[in-house]
Amino acid sequence: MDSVYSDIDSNSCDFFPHTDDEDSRGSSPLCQPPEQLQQQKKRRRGRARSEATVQVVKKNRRLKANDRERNRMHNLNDALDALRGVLPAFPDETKLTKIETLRFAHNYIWALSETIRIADLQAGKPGDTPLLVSLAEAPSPGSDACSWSSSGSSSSSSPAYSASSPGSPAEREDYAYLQQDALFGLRSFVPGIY
DNA sequence: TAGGCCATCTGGTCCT
DNA sequence: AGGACCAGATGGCCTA
Repeated sequence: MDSVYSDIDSNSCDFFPHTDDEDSRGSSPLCQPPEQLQQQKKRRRGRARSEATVQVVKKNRRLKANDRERNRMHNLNDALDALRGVLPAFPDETKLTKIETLRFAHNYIWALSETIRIADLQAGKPGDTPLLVSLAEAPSPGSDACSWSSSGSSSSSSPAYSASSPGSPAEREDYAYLQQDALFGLRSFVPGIY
């Protein structure tokens, strides 16, 4: 707001570089021919209008930007809702917050990968199950360039957020629950694996 | 009532 | 130039 007005103020200096005093000082109206005076008045009116126009244009631009930003955030929230939709629901059915959704999704993916890896080891024939192998060898959440803290690139490294989010989110991210649900999810989406 | 979460506004920066 | 993205500020709502 302030800057907008300050912009306008600074612009207005360009629009009105001279005060009436300056006008009368530099070249007295009495010394100017009437046509020149009228032209000057026209010019001044034109400038005044353009200042108002600039304000309106800036305001409209701001409103449009606000609208775009609102839509952008709505899209982001829609994506988060979609993510909540594919995550296992909790018995209490309390809606996950944004940060909880992201952390839970991170841990859930890790648990799924871990489950696949373990199942693959138990199967003992990695060559026969390229899907499982490729999934199991996928980098763990902590091994990429993201901020997840992890000691190594092994897919068995536990997600850092399990320990770093105290309170109810931690309970929600209980590893056993995730493992159990990961198994359920695998059975649902990859039938015939078990 | 304090604290957490959220939506919105806003200005700055980068990209096309 | 205009749009996308981002982060800070602000105010409202809800809960312990």
